[in-house]
Amino acid sequence: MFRIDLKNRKPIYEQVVENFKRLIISGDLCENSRVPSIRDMAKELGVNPNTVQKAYRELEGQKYFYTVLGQGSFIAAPPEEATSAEIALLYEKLSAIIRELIFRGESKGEIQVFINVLGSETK
Amino acid sequence: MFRIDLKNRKPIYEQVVENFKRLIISGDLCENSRVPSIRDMAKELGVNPNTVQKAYRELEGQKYFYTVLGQGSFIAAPPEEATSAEIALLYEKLSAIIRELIFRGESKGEIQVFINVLGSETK
Amino acid sequence: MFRIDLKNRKPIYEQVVENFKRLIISGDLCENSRVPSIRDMAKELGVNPNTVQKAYRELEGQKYFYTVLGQGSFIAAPPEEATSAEIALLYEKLSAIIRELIFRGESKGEIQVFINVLGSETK
Amino acid sequence: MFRIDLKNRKPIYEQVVENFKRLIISGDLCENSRVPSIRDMAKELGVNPNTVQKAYRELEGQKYFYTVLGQGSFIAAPPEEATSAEIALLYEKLSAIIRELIFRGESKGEIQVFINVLGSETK
DNA sequence: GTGGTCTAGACCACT
DNA sequence: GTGGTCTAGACCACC
Repeated sequence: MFRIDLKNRKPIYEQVVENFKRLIISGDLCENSRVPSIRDMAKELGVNPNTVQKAYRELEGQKYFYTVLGQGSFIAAPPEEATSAEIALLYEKLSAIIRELIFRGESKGEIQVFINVLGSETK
Repeated sequence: MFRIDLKNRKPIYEQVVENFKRLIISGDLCENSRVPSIRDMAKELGVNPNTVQKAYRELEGQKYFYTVLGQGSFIAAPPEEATSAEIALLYEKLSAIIRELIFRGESKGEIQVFINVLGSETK
Repeated sequence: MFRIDLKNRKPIYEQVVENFKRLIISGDLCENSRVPSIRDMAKELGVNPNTVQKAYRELEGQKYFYTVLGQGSFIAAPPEEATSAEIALLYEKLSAIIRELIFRGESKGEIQVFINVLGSETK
Repeated sequence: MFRIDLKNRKPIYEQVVENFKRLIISGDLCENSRVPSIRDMAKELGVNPNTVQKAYRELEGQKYFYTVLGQGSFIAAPPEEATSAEIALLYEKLSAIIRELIFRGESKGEIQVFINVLGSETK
């Protein structure tokens, strides 16, 4: 289930990154399984190989992928301990979105329920 | 409390937009109060007036500001009814961040607690 | 029934002009009746006298008002014969709006009905 | 058929917007066809690229264009459902013009005929 | 190649 | 005074 929207303002390589993150976190892509080669991926998505390469590099930088020279890229194990800076940044973004949702009329309760539902999916 | 980081990759005008959103949502800026003129804001931030204008225009488009010709820009009233598309987009972003937080080792419980604390602040 | 919206991007003086046009065409303001002085009008609308002055000058230019020095401004008689250039310009604008309405999904029939209703009001 | 009048009081970028709207609504520009790049358009019209960019951005905001990063801008599909606010605004403008035409001596009948002729063209 | 951001500075319209 | 438009030209990100 790969969703790429060329018309979206979000860069394609970021969309590829997010799709992989989503599939890894949901468990659809298992640890140590091989991901398609850059060329195959590019062909399948109908985008430029350079774009896929940039996405893979990003995923490797964020420790979602690891690469074995000559063999391709693979799904990495979940990080043992994340840097607190990363976590803090994510919480920062989270609070901004929550505040905006509340400003737009959503209630804390609705948001909590939404997260619970999300959790059961990903669990 | 205005935080602009000129070295940041994020465009300056977006940073201005986010700062204003934050201050409006937190209640630090009240409905119908006047915001600094484009020129003054630009001078204070040390950026070009066009950059500030772009931010103000964006805020007006998102209904956070309204402009009275010849008089300046003002904080708008909170939206009566948000479009469901906006809410859906926010939930989409929310779920991406929650997923990443969980992948980074945070638990649903920790996140829920975080949101509860947030809620009591903004309430 | 004077409707001025300061938050609107349309210049206030234009809004004043349109309000007068509307009231004259609908017959609420009769030929040769006196309109409020610039100062009174400005006070009542809560706008700058210069703004009202600009509107009155515009209405005089378009032959909706005539001014008697020392006595004030008055509603003019409907024009005997409009210049064909003015009429052509109005039809130009009309066709642009009709095209856009049709593009937005309205039908010719709906538009015709709308105009008929309009007509019976103004008649 | 692009008509730009640099001497006109109407901003250039608005003229560009209106020209594109006209060509899209008339069907001269088809869905998903590519429009000239900002730079090319600017060169052809003899104006600054920023001016064209502003026009394109406006057209994108009004859902006439969509942009693919790195590839250019394209004609969007006609809107599935227009917001009633947009329609109402157009009818508001329509009624103002009709009223003025009647004041200028045109009859409802003449206007209706004009619209009918218009309709058969665009059909 | 594409669009996006930013600057510096001029000029105009509205209040 | 206010915001709005436009130009010229630089630099960046994405594809």
